[in-house]
This record gives sequence, structure tokens and C-alpha cells, in this order.
Amino acid sequence: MEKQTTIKDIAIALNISTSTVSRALRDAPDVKAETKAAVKALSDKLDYQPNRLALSLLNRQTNTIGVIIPNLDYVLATMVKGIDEVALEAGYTVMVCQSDESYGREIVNTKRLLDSLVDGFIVSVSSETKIFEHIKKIQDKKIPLVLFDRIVNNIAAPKIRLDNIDGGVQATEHLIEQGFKKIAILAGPENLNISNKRMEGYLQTLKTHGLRADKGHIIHCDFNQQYAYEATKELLASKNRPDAIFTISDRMAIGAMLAIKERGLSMPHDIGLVGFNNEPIVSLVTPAISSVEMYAFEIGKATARAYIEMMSGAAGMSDQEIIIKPKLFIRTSSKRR
Amino acid sequence: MEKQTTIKDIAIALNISTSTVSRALRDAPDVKAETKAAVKALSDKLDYQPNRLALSLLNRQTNTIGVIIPNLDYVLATMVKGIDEVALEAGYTVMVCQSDESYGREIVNTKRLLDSLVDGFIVSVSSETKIFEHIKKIQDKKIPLVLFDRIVNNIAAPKIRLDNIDGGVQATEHLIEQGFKKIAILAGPENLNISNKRMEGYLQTLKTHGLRADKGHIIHCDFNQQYAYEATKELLASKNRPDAIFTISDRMAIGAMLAIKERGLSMPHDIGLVGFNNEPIVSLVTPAISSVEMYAFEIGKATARAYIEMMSGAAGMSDQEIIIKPKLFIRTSSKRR
DNA sequence: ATAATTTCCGATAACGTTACCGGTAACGCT
DNA sequence: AGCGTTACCGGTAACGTTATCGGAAATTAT
Repeated sequence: MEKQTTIKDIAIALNISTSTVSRALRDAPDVKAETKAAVKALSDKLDYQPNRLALSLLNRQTNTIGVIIPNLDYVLATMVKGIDEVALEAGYTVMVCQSDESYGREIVNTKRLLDSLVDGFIVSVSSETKIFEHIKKIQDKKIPLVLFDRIVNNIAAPKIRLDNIDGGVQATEHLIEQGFKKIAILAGPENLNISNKRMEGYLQTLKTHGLRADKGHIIHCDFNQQYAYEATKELLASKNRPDAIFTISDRMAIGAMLAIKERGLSMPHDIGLVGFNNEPIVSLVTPAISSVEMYAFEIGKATARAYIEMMSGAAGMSDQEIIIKPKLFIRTSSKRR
Repeated sequence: MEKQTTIKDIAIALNISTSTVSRALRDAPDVKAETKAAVKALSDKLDYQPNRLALSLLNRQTNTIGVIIPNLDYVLATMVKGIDEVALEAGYTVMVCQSDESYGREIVNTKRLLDSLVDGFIVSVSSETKIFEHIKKIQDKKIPLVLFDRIVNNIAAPKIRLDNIDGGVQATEHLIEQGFKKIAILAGPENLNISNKRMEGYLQTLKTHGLRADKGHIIHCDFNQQYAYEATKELLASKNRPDAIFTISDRMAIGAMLAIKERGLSMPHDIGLVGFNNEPIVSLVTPAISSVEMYAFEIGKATARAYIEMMSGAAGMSDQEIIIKPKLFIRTSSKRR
């Protein structure tokens, strides 16, 4: 809050110009060694730190990345960790704004960071977001943008995401292999791309094996444990009860598990269950729940790397898509054989 | 990345001075209504947004809060959410830096944010941090500082934290009430204040009830599930086996639970278990684990409010300490009666 | 000794914004 | 008519930094 040491203070103290101080600090060749030494000594003594605001204003870049995410759950926190690690190493500062799955707050956050605070964006859209004008605005201003995890299809930007279809395929293949025949899916909100892709994998796999998805076995519900719990209760009470459930998140798997237990059914005997994300929790509950690992930390790191590459002016980034392969971890909840 | 609209662009386009544009945009009284209208129309059309860097440089304040935390686990993410909510409402932007429990990274983060990027700090120190020079440096520069959750005792700053002693008391009282006699504690790292306070509550309560803590029943281990698992295994194998375990985090409680199950002991019959944090997971495992709720979201909000109050120049903030009362949630793992 | 080069440094402008001071023109008052 | 007042606007400096230009002094070459 108090005045911090500036280059001017040093200049006055040594009776030289600010230009010389500036050069001395940056080890420019055209400064006498003696002068350099004096400047550096004093700058150390006064604990001088260059004012990044002034530099940013001058260079028109902040070396700050704006990261916009819908929340801070396990998966996203892990991804942010990955982004952070790579970005920090490369000398960037990261500004994380969470929208709490709210479209309105996503817009507010975007607008704020757009006030010349960041020179690029890394975005994962909220589940509520259906209109992408605020994202397009970023691009209209020619500001670098990288999308990750919850990507938006009709926007041309580097995208880093999981192979969600493959995740759905792996989960469904596994269930079929284990002898389950009537596999239901708890999908997320209808407009959420990652959810739809996982479902696509599910549908594809059923088809491949000559199975048909019962319409009542495809449930869209909010990305949330409580909704999953209630949806599962209904499923289990229906006359065409599924013998397995694939949920597109672990949170939902937990909700499903609670409903299954409550009804007195046992896993995997009466019903199989596979989740998604492979959060630590799934191996801790009883029975341990099979789940698709999405390598969130890796996705985060790859995202930051793509961002850095983009900033360094690499051409042809705009339509690059990095796709991480998921891997199913099989546990008790679905293992019959 | 491309040049953004500035006040100068508008000034030139309308053939007036930048001063007038500036005043018009801020609805100053000494601008003709006609001029104001023209300026506003054009600024809307060109999508003008003031450059916050320039403003910050000029006013010597950024309206940004630097939040430094050791990681992004459930509790801290929840606290950050609370900080975020209040700060955003009050017009602040929040910059979150996580140190990943590393002292070195905590210092790097502090130094970075100190380059005039933020005008105040909200800090929770890492478990590795034993030297607090970097924190003191913040105060030396007269930069507002608020500590939360993992506070540092010998630094004079507003502190927002849980009543950790009371948490330890509640947990231990409950276990004694339920008839447990040989209560062990899995504490965190030795230098971690929150851990020691919870242990203090534990020790106090034992004393009150005329019980003595067996030395072998006080275990310091890393804040981590794996260590807790192994520590519990040893505890259960020792000749003086405890009949209850109090862990100072839920992560550790989960680790303990796994070890207990592995040994074929049942909760709460053979052994009682109480955790800390009341994370969602504890009610999902079997048996559900009793745990002390620490109201992380509330702590986060209170922290941001204290920060704001401090910024508004409220006197006597430097030694204020806001202490949130915890509350034990009793579940199967410890309920015998 | 003079010219040419090198070494070192200072002044200035610029980044985008606003506070402050000052000035012009129009108007009203006596 | 002459004065003061009001309404409106422009110029300048400043925030902290660096790039650019230019210039003086010192060194080297002839």
C-alpha cells in the first residue's frame, strides 16, 4: 500500500538517469560495470521489484492467463493444477475465475478479465451456457483462446479434451462383456457436449452388439448427486428395470449407488455400475465403483502447453484438437467374472 | 491481442479531447448532454472498455486480491468459493495461487503477486512452511494481509479460523460419551497449527475425564490418506490397541477406515472413528463416518468480508480474530448408543 | 594533431487514463 | 457597455517503465 521503490528512486539516489538504471538492471552492454554494480547494490538494498503494471501497459501484454471454469470440483481442480504447473514454469501468472455453473457469472468473469488484465484465455464453459457470444467476443478481439474439457464445437480454437466417445465405449463394452444386457445411462444436461459424447459411445457400443437402448433407460439429469439418486430410484422402480447403469460422472455414480443400496439390491450381482472420472472416492466406497479415468492433470498440462505454443505464434493452431485417451478402471461394482 | 479501443480513438473520431471523453463516460456534470450522448453512443459501438492497467497504474490500486493457498482440496476449494463470492460482489477480482504444499512455491507465488499485481493478500500457509519471512515482507510493505484457516500465530493480522480446539473437544467428548476408553489420535504434521489445536482439544478432554493419552496413541503423520492408512495398521497391530481413533482430517479418516476394514474389525463395535471436515464423502462410505463440520464456505466469506473491511480503513483490525464454531455430525462409525 | 570510432549516458516519447488547472464563449446583471 | 458568472472543454502532468535517438567524452587510428 505504501509507495514501493521505483527506478526513479534509485536514479535520484545515484544521481544518474532512470534510463541508465533501467539498462543496468537489465544488464545492457552499454553501461559501465561500475555503474551496474552500484545500481544493483542499491536495488537489492531497497528491495526493488519492477512494476508489472507499468510494463504490461507499455508492452501491451500482461503475461497472465485468464482461466475460466464452471466450478472447482475434483476434476477441474486437478486440471487447474496441471495448467498452473506448466504456466508457472513458463513464466505466466494464472487467474482463475469460477462461474459456479452460472451463465451470467461466466459472462461477468469474461468481461472482467477482458479489461486488459490477461492476454489470453483458457476456458471450460459452464453447463448452463448455451449461447457463446461472450466466447466469440474474445476471438473478435483477436485474443488467444484455448478451450478444454467442456469445449464448444462451433468455435475455431485449439481444443484439449478427453476422447469422451471412447470413454463411453469402454464403459459399455465392459458392461456387456460382463454379461449385463439392459444397460441404462445417466447422462448429464442435454446441451453438455462431454455428456453427449459419452452417451454416443454408449449408443454405438450397444448397436455394435446388436442391443437396443430402451428409451426409458436414457436419462438426462443435472450433473449432480441428488438428481442421480432420484433418477436411479425411478429407474429401479420401473417395470423394465435395467441390470446395469453407466453414469457419466462419479458424483452421479455415488447417487446411483445410494439408491441401489437403499432398494436392497447388490452390486454387481443384481445390478452393475460404472462411473466416470475415477475420483479417489470411487475406490473407497463399498462396493468400489468401476470408473473411467480421464487423466485430468494431463489434460490440464496439455492445455497450458497448447496455450503457450499458441502465444509463441505457432501457425495452424486454430483447428488443432488434442484428444486424450481415457482408461476404464474395473472394480467390484461391475465385475462379475 | 489486437489494439483495443481507447478513449483516444473516441476523442479523435468525435473531434474532441480525451479529457472530455473521459468525463462524458463518467457522467461528469460539466459535459453537454449532447456530447455525452455522442460519446456514449460511439463507445458502445466500438465496445470500449477502460484499460484497467492504466487505471491501476494511475490510482496505485488494482482492486485485485491475491489469494495464496496450499492446495485445492475440498475444504480449500470451498473456502475459495466463499472468498470469491463476497469479493466479486464487492468489485474485487481474485487471483488464486496454490503452492501445492510447497514452501518454495509459496514464496515464488508471493513474490509474483507482490509485483504490484494485487493490493492485498489473503493467505493460508502451506504445511511445509516454517519460516514466515515472505509473509512478514508483505506487512513490511504495508500491504493489507488477512490470514485464514491455516493461520500463523506470531503475525499481527486479522485471522479467520475455525475453533480447532473446540472441534477436538467435540470429537473426543463424543467418543468418551459413547463409551470408548482408549482413544488414539492421528494428527497432522507437527508444525501445523490447526492440527495441534485439534489435538489440544483432544488432550484437554481426556484430562477432564481423567483419562490419559497413551504416548503410542498420538501419531503425527502427513496430511494424507496413505500415511494414515499405514499409521492405523500399526496402531491396530500394537499390543495396546486403541478402541477409537480421531483423525484430524477426513482424508485420514478414510485411510484409517481402510486399515480397520482390512484387519476385519467392525465400526463402531470394535473401534470408533471420527474424522474432521465433514466432506461429502464421509456420509457415502460404509460405515458413514462421524465428522466435524468446519463451515468452510462461511470461513471463506468471513475472510473476504474481513479483507474488505480492512481495505476500507477500519481501525483495530490488525488483531481481530474471527473464530467459527465447528459442529460434530454423528454417524455410524462412532455411534454405539 | 586530427579524424574516426567507441563507450557511456541522458532526454524524450509512449502505453491509457484521470485530476487539475485554465481558458473561451455565452449569458445575465447593473 | 462593462462586469461577473456559468457552462463547457482542452492541455498538461502524472503513474513506472523501456526503446530510440542523439550527444559528449574517451579512446583508437591515421
